[in-house]
Amino acid sequence: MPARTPLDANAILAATEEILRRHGPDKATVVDVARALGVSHAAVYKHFPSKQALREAVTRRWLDRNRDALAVIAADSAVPPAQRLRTWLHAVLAVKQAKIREDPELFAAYGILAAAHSSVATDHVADLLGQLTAIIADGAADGSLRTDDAEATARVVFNATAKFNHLAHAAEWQNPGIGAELDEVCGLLLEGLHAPTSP
Amino acid sequence: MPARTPLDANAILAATEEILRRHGPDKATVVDVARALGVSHAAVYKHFPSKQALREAVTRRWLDRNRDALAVIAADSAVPPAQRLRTWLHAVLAVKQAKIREDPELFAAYGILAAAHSSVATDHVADLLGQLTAIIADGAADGSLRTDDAEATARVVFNATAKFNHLAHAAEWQNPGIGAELDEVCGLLLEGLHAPTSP
DNA sequence: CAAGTTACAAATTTTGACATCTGTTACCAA
DNA sequence: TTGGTAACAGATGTCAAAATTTGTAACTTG
Repeated sequence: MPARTPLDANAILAATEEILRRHGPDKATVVDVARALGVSHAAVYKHFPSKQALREAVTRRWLDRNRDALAVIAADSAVPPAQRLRTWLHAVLAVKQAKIREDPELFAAYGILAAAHSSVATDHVADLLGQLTAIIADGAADGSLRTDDAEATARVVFNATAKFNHLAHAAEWQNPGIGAELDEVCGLLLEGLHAPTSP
Repeated sequence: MPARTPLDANAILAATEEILRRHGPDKATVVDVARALGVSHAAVYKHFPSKQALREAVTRRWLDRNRDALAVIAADSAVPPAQRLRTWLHAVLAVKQAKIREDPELFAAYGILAAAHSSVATDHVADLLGQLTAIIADGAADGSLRTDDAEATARVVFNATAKFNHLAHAAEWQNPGIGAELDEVCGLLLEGLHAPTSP
């Protein structure tokens, strides 16, 4: 007997996201997902090769939504690049803080994937680095930010703000002073990026 | 029957460190420590109020050795403060990399303590921040580093180099490019600290 | 009384039988 | 052939009983 709805990858992803939110990443089995969809778990395996792949797909979809929200800020040419850089870095933090509050289970699932060295995590970092590179390139173009290589500089800025974007620090993001700390780091980095060509 | 050696706090710490190295942090019980010393486990409790306190004492001793090694670099007034800052930050990373390689079990024990919000971890960070503050204050004194408040600036630099000093990133320290990344971050931070008084 | 012991309750960890889950294969229906 | 099921082996997770560990107290000895 076929399922009421024809069961496509998207329906599976939506159901998985729901289960994940409700049960948490540990207790979200593919049997549960299948049950929620009214099919046998083997049916799910027709669409995703493994539980890992399913989890990655869900997480990727969720991260892509974040990426798109941040891209709007990164591409806002109405804001001067230096200030845009600062705003964007704050937004990266704010988006993750919000996700921890709203979808702690999904956030935990992302943490597990990142720890497992999934390509989802590295791709996400690559996306963010791309946006950062674009901001810095804009700054280089209008002379407001000094850099030889926007991409290399983006990596440096990203590394220097690891405390505010790397999952490993998620626990510290609840600390009330965290925004001020990021602001101070931004300040020092922007001093460095503004500086007239070295001594 | 008294133990051969009179059993002082130091002997217990040494034995615990040995057990910790051999068995790892999870399987290092105070019964094991007592057995290694040829006494009953109750004897150990005469010297340390709890297992937690014993572990903290071991870890503190180990961290203090690191702190002292770094203090030598921080206080080396023969090296100009800017370069000293760079060298010191590299040393912080190098010391931890070496410990991971040599004493992975002890390093893991420190990680557990840090996660448990033990004062050992926060004290260690305070020690490091003190050394960093001293370097920056030296730079402010001889005019080579620009800062209003050496302590605040030290915090900013420490936050900006979290990827290279915070335990949460220990896994990334095996990456071969990590030293170069730190160097790049140092470069940008020093640009910021060198910059002539703002705009 | 200083430094240790034995003995013990409560908390924690380990163990092992049992249940569930993952991923595969053979099969069925439109 | 597409889209599903049922049945299965092996891996993984669960749960309660058993063993160990933590921490305390009353006791021993020089």
